[in-house]
Amino acid sequence: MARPRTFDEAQVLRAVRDQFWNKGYAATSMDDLMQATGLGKGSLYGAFGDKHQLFLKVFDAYCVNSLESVKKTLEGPDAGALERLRQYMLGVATASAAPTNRRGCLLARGTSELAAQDAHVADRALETFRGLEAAFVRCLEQARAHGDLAAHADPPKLGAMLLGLMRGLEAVGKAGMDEACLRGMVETAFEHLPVPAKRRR
Amino acid sequence: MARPRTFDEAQVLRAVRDQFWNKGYAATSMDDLMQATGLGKGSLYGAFGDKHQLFLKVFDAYCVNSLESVKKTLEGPDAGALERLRQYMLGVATASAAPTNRRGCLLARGTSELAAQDAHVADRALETFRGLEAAFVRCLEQARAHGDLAAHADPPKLGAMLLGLMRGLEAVGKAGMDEACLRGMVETAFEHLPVPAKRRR
DNA sequence: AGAATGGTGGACCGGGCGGTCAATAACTTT
DNA sequence: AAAGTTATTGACCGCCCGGTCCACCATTCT
Repeated sequence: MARPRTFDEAQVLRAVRDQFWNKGYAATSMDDLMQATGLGKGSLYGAFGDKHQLFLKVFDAYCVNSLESVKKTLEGPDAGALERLRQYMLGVATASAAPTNRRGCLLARGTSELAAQDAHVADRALETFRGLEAAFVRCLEQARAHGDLAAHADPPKLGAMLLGLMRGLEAVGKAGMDEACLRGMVETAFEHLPVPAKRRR
Repeated sequence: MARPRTFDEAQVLRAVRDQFWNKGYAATSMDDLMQATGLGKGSLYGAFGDKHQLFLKVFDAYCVNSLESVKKTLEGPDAGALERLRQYMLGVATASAAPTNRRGCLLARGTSELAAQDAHVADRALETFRGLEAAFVRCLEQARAHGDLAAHADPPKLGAMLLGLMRGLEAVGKAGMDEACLRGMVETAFEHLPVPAKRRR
């Protein structure tokens, strides 16, 4: 009954996301977005609304995808739970330090730039952090059940602490701190987790 | 031999800093800075150069002041070193969560927004992080010497880890996470520091 | 007093900003 | 094939951006 769209919405949103990711919100112009997507201004406005709505859309999607991906990564049997979590965080350390990945994390960048002024961004970010925390806690509970963590360990507290550390990796990584340091932080944190009494060295 | 300046340079730089601090670099216009400082454009350009130089100036000053202030806070006898560090980090947690302090930390904001494109910002940020880390390590060494930390504890590693956590506090605080959570992260980290054998419970 | 020096304020500039709109194209329905 | 509907394009809008420039002013030196 009408002319169909000639672009792939998901693909366009990916291009928009990358643009915001690379340059930040305020520093990205609509012309940048036009060039990145190959679409005219009218199409962008018609399909997604203004710049701010466009940002919210890709920001939300980024948060949902990140969280889902982490959940999937950490999913698995009790046996390897602690090691999965450790490997995941080491991966974050490496990614945060990689000079190729200098853009950092869109969640961090968007929160830093907009959360103070935009409640939607703050809410979504907090929700995502809570989700990550919950995934960490689940992993730690599995680890405790399997005996990789002391019975007296407190997964909720440890999970929150590891979440804090993880966001810190991202922050110091953006300043250019080297990979060895970032991975060292993770390893130090894990070395100090409470070990079951039987295995205490 | 010429007309003297009618403004206090330090005061002007403070106003400029607050503006960048509140709105971010890209979102702050020269008009904002004129209004914040009360100076005309000519004076600003004549005294400090363009917007970017102005930012670098206040960013550098912020880094130097922050670092110095932390060093002074953590300074003291071996006896209370660990507690001083703990209290300092709890203070960061509280400050990061305070809704009044929604602007966060200029070092974090500036790094997040500009470090990827501006080597000067990245360098200065990294230098500051290293300085903070060193101050933490010094505190931990004092604590170990005094017997508040196990002899086998590794201050450099622990200091790096605590730095990571501290930057994470700032990051999750900006999303609006509550004070109790942030303080809990710090307390959890400190509860898991290696305690001297004599005092192990 | 007058010249020299440098600070001050604001008019001014070209360009890029976010956003609108009307003409046109591509499709479905009747 | 005609009518109806929506996507697309890019010209266009007013505004504000960062930055320049210059007329004017306050001070000091001679």
